[in-house]
Amino acid sequence: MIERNHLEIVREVDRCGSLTAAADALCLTQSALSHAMKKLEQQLGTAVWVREGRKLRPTQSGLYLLSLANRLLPQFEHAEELVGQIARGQRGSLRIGMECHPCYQWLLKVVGPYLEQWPGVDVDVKQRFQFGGIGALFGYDIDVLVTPDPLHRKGLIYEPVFDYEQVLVVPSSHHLASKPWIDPADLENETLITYPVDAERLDIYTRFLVPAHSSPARHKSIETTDIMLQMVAAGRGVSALPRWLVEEYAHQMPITPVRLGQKGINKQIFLGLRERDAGVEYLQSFMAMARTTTWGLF
Amino acid sequence: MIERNHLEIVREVDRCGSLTAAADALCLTQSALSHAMKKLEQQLGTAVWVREGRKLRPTQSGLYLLSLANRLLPQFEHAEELVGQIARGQRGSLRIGMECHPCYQWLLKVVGPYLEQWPGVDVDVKQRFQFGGIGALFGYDIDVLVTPDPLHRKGLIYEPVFDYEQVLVVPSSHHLASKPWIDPADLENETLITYPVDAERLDIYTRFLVPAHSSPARHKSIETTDIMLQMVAAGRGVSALPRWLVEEYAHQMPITPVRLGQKGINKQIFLGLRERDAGVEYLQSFMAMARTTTWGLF
DNA sequence: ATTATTCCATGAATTTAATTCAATTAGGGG
DNA sequence: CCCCTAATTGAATTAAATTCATGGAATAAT
Repeated sequence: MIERNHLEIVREVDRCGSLTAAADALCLTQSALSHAMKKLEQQLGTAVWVREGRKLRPTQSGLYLLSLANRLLPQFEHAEELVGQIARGQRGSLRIGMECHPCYQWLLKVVGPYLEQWPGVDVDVKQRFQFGGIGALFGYDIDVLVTPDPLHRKGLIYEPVFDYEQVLVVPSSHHLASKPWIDPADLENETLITYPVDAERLDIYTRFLVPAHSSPARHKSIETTDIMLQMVAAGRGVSALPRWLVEEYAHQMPITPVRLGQKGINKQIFLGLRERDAGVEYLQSFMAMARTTTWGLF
Repeated sequence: MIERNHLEIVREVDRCGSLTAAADALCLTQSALSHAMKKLEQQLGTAVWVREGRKLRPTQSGLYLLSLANRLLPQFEHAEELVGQIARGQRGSLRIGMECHPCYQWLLKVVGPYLEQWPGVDVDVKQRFQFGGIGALFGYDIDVLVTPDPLHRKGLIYEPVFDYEQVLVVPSSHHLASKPWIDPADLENETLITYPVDAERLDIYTRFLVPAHSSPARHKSIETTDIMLQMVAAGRGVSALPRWLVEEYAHQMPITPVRLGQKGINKQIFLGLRERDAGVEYLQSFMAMARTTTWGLF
């Protein structure tokens, strides 16, 4: 009943002082405004202006509509501006899903500069998914998935962002620390510390222990990387983590990375996203920054 | 560009879960909504929903529009409700102009019950006018004028609300206090205290002293009634006020009313308003309450 | 599998609304 | 008193919204 254009008219008449001037400002004829407001007045059952000579004096209703216009119209205009930014990919929310625990450390390095470059984008990180990372992607719980396993599905796109070597972390004083590489059998007397996920998602099992039909003496799971490494440094176990991550911490604590097997476990991290979102600018930018930030890292 | 009906659609689709159901709720066809939103999406340059199977999932733009709708639509609805009340005369602002200083005391008695009966009406009182009370009425600075001088002009209506006698107030111990009435000459040794307005607007001059070519020994002006009466009670002068007002204060302080001249000065107070507003319910009601409140007063 | 069913999109036809045009009234200034 | 400007009004026109009829695609039912 009260439409946006009515508010525009009321505001413009107040600004310009006359219907004619307001009509010019709105690129309409004066007659159009007159008709439009007459109709509104009939619907409301009250005049918006009293005609005094050739001046329009706002009635109480008119004054109220004017205040409404000054309150609501800016919100419409702001909304259009904002939606325009969303449309151009300059604004939005970037929910990042992580299927790779240690990658969190890497992510922190990417997010900082990214937030600076994209002030209109809100970043959030999720690490637990009811139906797996891919389910979260399809379910629009996340927008980007950081994963070592690019399970291809129709409608999804993956892009590799960096390679790294998964190594064993041992205390510097440990007898394995000096070996050029270790065998599966070397772990049979050790305590293995991992993140609390299924063994089939841990490369140390799937690509190292299981093929050799070997297994560690004990197995502990710890949520956070920092504590995990503190435990290793304290000689309470060994763990498998990316080499770059271990090297970063090696400055602060007595830990040493050792190659897993003669050739090492080489891994690749991928970013996955919905095909539909491939054109979104701030997502593309995130992919790009993820790659370039990584260049200098290893 | 973003119109009210777009917001209605977005909100209703969110409520109902589908275009079809929303169309029913809005008494439109599903096709109408589809066309309307398609056009909006083209203008915005972004989808509002992504079509997944036969479900509509709101995009980021869609979610934003939904929040906008939930914010703005209630304001539209509230505005219509409010303007409806204004149209029915149930709401508005009642600005009362006073051209009769002591009437302020009377007005306070009227306003209290009035505010209770008309919770939608805001009352304000103005006592100073650049172009006189009538100018203020014509200039929409006030809506009602309380005045003893009903200057008739085209477009204005006056209605008498009460009669009263203007009397001289003297200290109870004053030698004039015991006279049945006083002559103009009696004031020639007195200090006369009045409100700070032109003498031609003071009845004690125009209807009492001037016709008798008399004048008081001194003249002081004081803004407020209370102080004025305190001064009189303290023997610092005499003043002219409505009898009812004096009688009211006589309980608290040693003052006495005395008739001015043998016949007394009898006055009438009128309420004036614009002819155009004569039909406004809350104004009519104010006139009515002004009369009835007054009945019990004298 | 096959068939209904449901929901949305689309294009053309239609209805409704908005806008303009042209004529009229009326106030304010010279 | 006349002219200029501003608003109203009704009819004509233009534009927009809505419906109708149809088709496609996904889900549910048989």
